[in-house]
Amino acid sequence: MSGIRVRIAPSPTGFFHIGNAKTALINWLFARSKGGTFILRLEDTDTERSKPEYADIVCEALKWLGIDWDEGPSFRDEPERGAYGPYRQSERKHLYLQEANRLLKEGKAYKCFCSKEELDAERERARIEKRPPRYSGKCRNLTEKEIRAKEGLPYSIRFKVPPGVTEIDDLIQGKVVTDHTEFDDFIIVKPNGDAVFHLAVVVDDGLMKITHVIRGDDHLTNATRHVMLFRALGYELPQFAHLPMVLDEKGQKYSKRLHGANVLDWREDGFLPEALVNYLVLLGWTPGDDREVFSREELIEAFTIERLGKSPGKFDYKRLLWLNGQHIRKLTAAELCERVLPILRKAGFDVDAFPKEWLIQMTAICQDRIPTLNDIIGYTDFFFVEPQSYEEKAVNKHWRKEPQNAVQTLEKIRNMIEETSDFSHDGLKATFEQKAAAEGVPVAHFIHPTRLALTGKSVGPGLFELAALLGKEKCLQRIERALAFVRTIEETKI
RNA sequence: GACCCCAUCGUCUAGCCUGGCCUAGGACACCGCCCUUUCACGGCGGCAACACGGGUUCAAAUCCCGUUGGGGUCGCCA
Repeated sequence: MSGIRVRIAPSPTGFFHIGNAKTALINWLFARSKGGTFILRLEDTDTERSKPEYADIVCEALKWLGIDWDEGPSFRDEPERGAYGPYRQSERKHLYLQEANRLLKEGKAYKCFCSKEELDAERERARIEKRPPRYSGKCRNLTEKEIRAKEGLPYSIRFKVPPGVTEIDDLIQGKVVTDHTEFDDFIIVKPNGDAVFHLAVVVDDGLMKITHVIRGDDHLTNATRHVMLFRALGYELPQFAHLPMVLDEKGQKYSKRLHGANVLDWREDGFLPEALVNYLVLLGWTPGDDREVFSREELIEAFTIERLGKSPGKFDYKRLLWLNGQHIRKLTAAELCERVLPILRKAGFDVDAFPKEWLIQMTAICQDRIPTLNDIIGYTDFFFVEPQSYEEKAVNKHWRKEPQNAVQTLEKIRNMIEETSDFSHDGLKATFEQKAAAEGVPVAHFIHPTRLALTGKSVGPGLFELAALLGKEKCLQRIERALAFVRTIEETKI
């Protein structure tokens, strides 16, 4: 362990956003590449929006991505781990209050008795008059007597912003200087006793000895508030690194409503977690050479925080799709098979009726063709169920034009299949090629109708490997079915 | 509105800090060709960018200023 401590602090509000995933990933890579500690902390201070069961989704998404944490809350049957817990903010309320009271006692914060209505009205007035919406500071200098007079009334606690400027040396954004006059005295504890985000993060980061705060640059302005709080609380200041955000394909903030905003959407869609991870890290980071396809291990090896870019990136689905294909091809056929079986089962196919070795071969003949795991269904469904219909366009092309010839061709195909004793890719190929040569026609003349008869489609895996896997008996049955079908065309035509 | 951040092909980016090697490199996408039994995969080639305007300099994508565009923050959300 290097002493480096980083964290990801999502709020459990129902799902895990793609932007959170990128932040988590960068933190994790930084920790793993430096021998540091990666911490998961759940920011569930907003009791109205956070639900305990949502935390599950966050953990689930992280697990799926392969981002494991060294310290963090309990998850299902895993106990909480780490020496700086608890790791749920809802369980740390006493710490926030303790620290807020310390600030109060030290005169670095004060009680504010202004009501929400009062403040809203004030803000509204500022908006109309085009003034910056700032708190007036009404309660900042209340006398002891005035405070005592308000005893019993609900109050919030505000941080007394000190005069001066704050300079942040951001690892990504560079030097950022902000004058404190840009800030009003912000609330750190709500009247109901809940800590506000700013207080909670700083207390947690301080107490958990976080050394590097790596998060989205939507927090860049907040960082100044946090530094002021760090100093007021007397904690050691961490280093900051503000990551550019992930935008949608139109360049807008990635809306939660958009498909794909939820990390788990990608699992549903048949994407490999290692592909998503690879894609996400490339959105703002390059190794400096031309490598683009990375395994998790290779990423840990190559990652450096210095090479992180500072401009935001638009999400590019086609590029992710390409990377997914690259990762699918990198797997062994057996590995790919394991990933694809649940999908086929879910589609209702009785895959377990087939031997493992056979299933692996079936996967292998699709491996170079499928962009996502889900595409396996369209490429292999005919292995499990007989074609329910024949693709209309292909029927027109191969059968309907000259049904009589089509019947003859299918009969020849039936005979070829029947006569093939070596029912393998090579054996079938030899038979087809010999016949085609003898007849003086291209092999395609036989291949296309065969594919249509066996699979019902015009696209799919290579015909000979597919037929070999299907087996002679099923092939013959399906040719017969096709023959019957074409004969009905012939009859209706006459 | 105030403050902050960002700005190279349609997209992700290399190059920028430490000006000349940049007639700006790679990848995705797109287009063409090759391979080929379909669809793919793979191979080869093509299209395509330094946001704009001023400086500084012998020389600027690279440094400085301004403009424009995009994003963020300004909550008793996180």
